Amino acid sequence: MSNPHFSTKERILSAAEDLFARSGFAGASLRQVTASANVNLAAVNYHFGSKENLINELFKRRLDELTAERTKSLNKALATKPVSLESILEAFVAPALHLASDRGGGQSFVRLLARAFAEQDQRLRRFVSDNYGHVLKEFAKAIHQFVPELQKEDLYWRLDFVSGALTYAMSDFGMIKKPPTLTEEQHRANAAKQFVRFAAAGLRAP
Amino acid sequence: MSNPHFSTKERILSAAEDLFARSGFAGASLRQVTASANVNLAAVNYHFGSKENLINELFKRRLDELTAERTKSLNKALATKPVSLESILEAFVAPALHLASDRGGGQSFVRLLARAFAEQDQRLRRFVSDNYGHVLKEFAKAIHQFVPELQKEDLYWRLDFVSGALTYAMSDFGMIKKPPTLTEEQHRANAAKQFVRFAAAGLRAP
DNA sequence: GTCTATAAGCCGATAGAC
DNA sequence: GTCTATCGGCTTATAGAC
Repeated sequence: MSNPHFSTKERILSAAEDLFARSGFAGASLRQVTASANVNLAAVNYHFGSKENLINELFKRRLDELTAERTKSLNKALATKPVSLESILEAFVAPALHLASDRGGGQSFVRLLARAFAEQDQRLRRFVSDNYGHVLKEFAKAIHQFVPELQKEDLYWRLDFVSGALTYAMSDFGMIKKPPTLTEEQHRANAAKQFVRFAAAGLRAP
Repeated sequence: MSNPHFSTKERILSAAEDLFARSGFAGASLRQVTASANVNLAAVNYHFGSKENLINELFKRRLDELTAERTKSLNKALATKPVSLESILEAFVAPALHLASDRGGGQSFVRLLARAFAEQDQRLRRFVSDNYGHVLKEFAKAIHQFVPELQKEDLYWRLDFVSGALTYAMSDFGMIKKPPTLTEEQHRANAAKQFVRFAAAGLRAP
């Protein structure tokens, strides 16, 4: 959390990610954040202006990367024949799981994301919808092509269930214990496989 | 929130449920709670001892009822032939949806529950597991009988996804807009139908 | 049981020296 | 860019009158 090889700004971001994931935005104070980052209290306001803006930059940093990875991943899946419902779901979940198993803060971020969604934070929803909504729509469109018999309304219900299953499972990632015989990489691949199977079957429900 | 027909204690519980659901445990202060409940600030400590204990009693009140309803509901489903995977899932979700559509605070509580799980609150998880775990295990057992080919590990993954889909969808309940042509009751029945279909198909995935 | 008043402490934010 | 010191405001919790 206080690795001196990183800049003050980066140390603050990492410490904040970890503490906010653990205690929530209201629950973790800037004093705790700066102490954990081995940085002066005033540095937050100098580098970020306010607590609120620190939170925004924190989300931006990760979501920009996650969305870019998902776009790349979707295009690759659509270009690799045969395309299937499973390959699209895989393209959606793989970058998220990769982030979730990154010990360099990504793990905290995934929990933070689940938390922020549960908090129904309207500003964050707006932010996500404005900045990353188009990618989510591309996935929805691609998925719909493989369950064309679904009415729009049914599709939305099911996509909602799929998001919920993923968000929840990822924030819990690690609770379903990794057997010591599996590497981190294998465990992640297994999680993806389990999710894709479940979600594909749920989407295809009669 | 300040209905004078209810006791001070009940008014505090209702106001707290609503405010904690909206702003989180750390985000909502006892001052806001007591103001919303039209009650003196000191009343919280008089009736509950501390903020922490207020939160505990709040969960206990709802979860006792929800768990009792689920037990009743499961026994009824198991006694009504033919028993199916769908009827068991229905028995699990119906009491939760009933709570979620109760404007007398249940709606707030459901969102609070989603939030608390996302918060990974260890005390709460322990509390749930200690006090209501046996009912959840009964459901898991009943479900397993209808997908006997699943390995324990696969079953656990899928139950996790099912919980996630439900928790998340319920906290969002109302986001998938109720068409004005449907009554509250019809919308709830529709949500249950959508969920049961999705979850059953997901659990039966090859 | 309900009230006022207050204790004791943490909060975010900033002014200003270096 | 980093530091100390501090402001004004909010927090939970409690003591004690009614």
